[in-house]
Amino acid sequence: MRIGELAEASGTTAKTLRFYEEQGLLPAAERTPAGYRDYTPEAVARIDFIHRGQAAGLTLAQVRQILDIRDDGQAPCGHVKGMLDSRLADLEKQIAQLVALRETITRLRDQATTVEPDTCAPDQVCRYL
Amino acid sequence: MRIGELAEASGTTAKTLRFYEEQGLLPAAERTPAGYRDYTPEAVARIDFIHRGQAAGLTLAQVRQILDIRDDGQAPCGHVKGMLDSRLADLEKQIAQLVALRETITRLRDQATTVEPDTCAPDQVCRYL
DNA sequence: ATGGACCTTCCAGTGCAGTGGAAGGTCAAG
DNA sequence: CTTGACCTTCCACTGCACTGGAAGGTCCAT
Repeated sequence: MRIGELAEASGTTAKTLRFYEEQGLLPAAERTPAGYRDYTPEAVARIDFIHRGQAAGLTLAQVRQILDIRDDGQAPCGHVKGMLDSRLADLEKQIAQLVALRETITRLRDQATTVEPDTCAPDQVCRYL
Repeated sequence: MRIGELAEASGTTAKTLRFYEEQGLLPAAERTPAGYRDYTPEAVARIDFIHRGQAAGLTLAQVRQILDIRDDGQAPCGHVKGMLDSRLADLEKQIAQLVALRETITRLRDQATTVEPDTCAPDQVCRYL
């Protein structure tokens, strides 16, 4: 199948697929005599895997590591578990930060709602920040 | 005060201050005869304000909008409230997404922990993703 | 007068995951 | 035979907030 079909089948764009190949996420495809990339249907599964990795919050570089291990003939389970673990730890931190930020902003916004604007000090940029 | 002193006093770098000036967050400073930027102590407060805006999750472009309004002689309260409101809405979405992602990853990781790696299907990249 | 710390401008690069567009080749339908 | 859809490569750009480095000027102490 040609790159456009594969893109359609896997819910992405031809441009992105060329980019993935360049980044080592997709092996260089066979070429037709005219130089067109010619993919086997398995390529769809590989791109789906990339999408699942991204949906799990992994970077393309991390997905690539897993793929490289698998392409090497090994089972990447340990690596995957490690990545998920560290992604989870990051996620906890990220969530905690955002929750704290939400509280800060809520407080600031509530002040901005209740205080009269014309009492602003002229030498300040804004009393709410 | 020179740019290095101001950087130190406001907890940033000279490079960043030049960048802020270029981005319109800091007014062009006075110059000494030798061409060195010469800041008044008020500059520290302005940079602190920028830092507080950033800490509230605003982009530099948003902070700049507030500063521009203030520099225009107006009280930017309404704008600030609007920005905080929309930032808050974004934040809610972001948090909800990350929490959902955390659940997904936790589930995946738990599977990766309990299932034997040697039962992996050879035609799959990884059963956990 | 020389060294080192500081300053100036300007250009380029970082990370992430693509996206846009030009210039040209290929293929099937009409 | 031409049109249009598709493909190729290559280079540059997006957004965000800086950061790095080169080449040169200034200032102060030794």
